[in-house]
Amino acid sequence: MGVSLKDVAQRAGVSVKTVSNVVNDYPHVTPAMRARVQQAIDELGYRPNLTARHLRKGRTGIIALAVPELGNPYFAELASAVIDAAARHHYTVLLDHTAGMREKEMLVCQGFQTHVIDGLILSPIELENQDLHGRTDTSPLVLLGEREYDAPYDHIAIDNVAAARSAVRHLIAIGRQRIAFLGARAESARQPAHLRLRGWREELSAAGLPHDDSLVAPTDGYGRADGAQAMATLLDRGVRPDAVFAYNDLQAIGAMRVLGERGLRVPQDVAVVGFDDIEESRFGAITLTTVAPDKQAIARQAVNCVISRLTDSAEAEPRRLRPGHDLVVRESTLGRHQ
Amino acid sequence: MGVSLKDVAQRAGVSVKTVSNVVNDYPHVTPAMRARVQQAIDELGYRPNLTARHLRKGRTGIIALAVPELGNPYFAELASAVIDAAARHHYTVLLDHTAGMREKEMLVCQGFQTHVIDGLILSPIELENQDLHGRTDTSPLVLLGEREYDAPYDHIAIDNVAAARSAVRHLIAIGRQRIAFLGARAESARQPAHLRLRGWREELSAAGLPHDDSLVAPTDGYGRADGAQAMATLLDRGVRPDAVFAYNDLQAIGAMRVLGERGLRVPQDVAVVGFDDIEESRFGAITLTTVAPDKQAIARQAVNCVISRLTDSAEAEPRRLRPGHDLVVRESTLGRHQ
DNA sequence: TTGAAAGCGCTAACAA
DNA sequence: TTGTTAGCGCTTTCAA
Repeated sequence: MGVSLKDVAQRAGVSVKTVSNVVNDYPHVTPAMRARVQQAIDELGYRPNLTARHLRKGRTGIIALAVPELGNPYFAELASAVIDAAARHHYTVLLDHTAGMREKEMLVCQGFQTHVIDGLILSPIELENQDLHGRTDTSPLVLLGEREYDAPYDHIAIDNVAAARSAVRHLIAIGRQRIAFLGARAESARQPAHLRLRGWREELSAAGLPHDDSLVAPTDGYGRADGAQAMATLLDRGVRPDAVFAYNDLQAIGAMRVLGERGLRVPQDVAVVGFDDIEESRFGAITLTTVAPDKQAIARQAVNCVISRLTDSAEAEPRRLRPGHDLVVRESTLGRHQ
Repeated sequence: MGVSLKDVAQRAGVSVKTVSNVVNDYPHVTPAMRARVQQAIDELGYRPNLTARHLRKGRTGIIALAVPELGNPYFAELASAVIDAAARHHYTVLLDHTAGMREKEMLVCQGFQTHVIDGLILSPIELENQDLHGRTDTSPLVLLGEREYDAPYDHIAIDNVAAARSAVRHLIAIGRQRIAFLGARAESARQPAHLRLRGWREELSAAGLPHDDSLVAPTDGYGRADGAQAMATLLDRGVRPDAVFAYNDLQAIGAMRVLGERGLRVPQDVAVVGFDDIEESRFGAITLTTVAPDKQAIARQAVNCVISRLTDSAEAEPRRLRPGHDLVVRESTLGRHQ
């Protein structure tokens, strides 16, 4: 094994406690003693064994983040922000992905890596209420995203309905009337996209436009290919929208690809709005108008929630936080030269 | 604290060892005993404390992966593959990013989270040879990517020179003569892109074409904006290539955006080839021809390297593995209808 | 200000 | 087949 506290103590001719004091910057250590111990530490190349420390303290300083898919830039960017936010509090992040599968989501929230993670931030897709109620693990759990649960856990999500409405409002403002919604979930009993779909419906109603269900295109997944396929299906059915509001940027990008293949111009023939504001949306041949959730805020709030549950003795009520969002208008609705 | 082995033992009226045996599926336990212990476990809701197990065993089953930037889809996709590869061996991945900063890279490879990570997979950018030689941490380290070091560590990278040459060869084969290289590093003494740049040079020479240094455009970073800026700079200087080979897909995508803004058609006026084969490259208005490294193989080999160093007693020679790569030809060189 | 000793929860050697 | 016991390396009372 490696060098332990005891080895250092022996070398310096002091007790283990003294070495521990030095390592932990305990204030009441004479400079001379500190120097002597430090020398022994350096000579031996001592590194504290954090596993032992964790066992003793009952805390590891590691929090887990579970997202559906790291290949989705939204989650990659979010993960990046969470890692940074956690680092600012001296926490480390253990990252996992669930592929949006209920099984995996349950596994993760049931406390994988027992006692090695202090808390969990989970962005669920298929998880059900009952799965959450069955949770026995006692470490803090923070939920992220559009799904709503009535379980006593902190939940962080932007106002999806309002955000979706702002997107649709923008499309109406530029004169669009037949606005398709891409990305309703095809075969899921629950509807993960329900809030954005509701926003679409509400804003159309508010504008006195019908919400024609033939304009709602289901998808199986949340990727570019799913958006492309949904768009193609819609067009193949003879539906001809003058705008598309997609569940997320990836689907919007897939849809734009298909529109291009079919000779339809964006935005002249069909305007497109996405959701997430991933960096990719700022650099395509046609940049994408999109709803931009404040990812930094989401990450920060999520980490803060976990840490405050860990730190504050008071078991407060579950919190419901709403980070901000913005509509970022780009070429896919306004065209290149505006 | 939570429920411990001792509590379960007490409840079941047996010794801790017996409970431990049951928890660890030790074979020589009578079914009756197993049932009795299992019942106590269930009643108490016992979950083993992995931290304690880790301390005792000297292993945690956690390996760290440090990449420059999770916002770069190549690394996000790679991380995803590593997490899966690790999971297949019952390892968990702790993900960190270095922002390509030498300081952070040094910190990471100097053994952050001492004794809580069993090994490290690092994709360095600025790290220097001497940093590696100064490494005192004894846990296995596996290096990823283009940078070359003469330090005794496993290194996994595709044949960057050959891959770059295949890209340039393709451009020459479709009749291009003035092929720019995007993404040489501007102010770095070391040249992280040196192998791909060398491939560019070698293939041009082999074809009897001059390698005009005015066709080499430096960038500061590795993102879309950097590619866009480099392309713009090139065009502003009056340089007019008929093809661009970019260090990576992101830069290629940024370059294509600028070409479009300037009214240059891809591929008719300027053909573009990238490197990485990120998913984004398959869905743009103009899909991107690119070098596709075998990410699955890279991930698999990296995880295998770490684990075999952990497992096999024999301290073998440092390995140099070369996963495969492919040139994926798409619209940015052949056009839409081919 | 420093030392001695107990114990975090687990595994593994040894005993029974 | 099951029980006893000694640590893994650290922090932390309590005493000196």
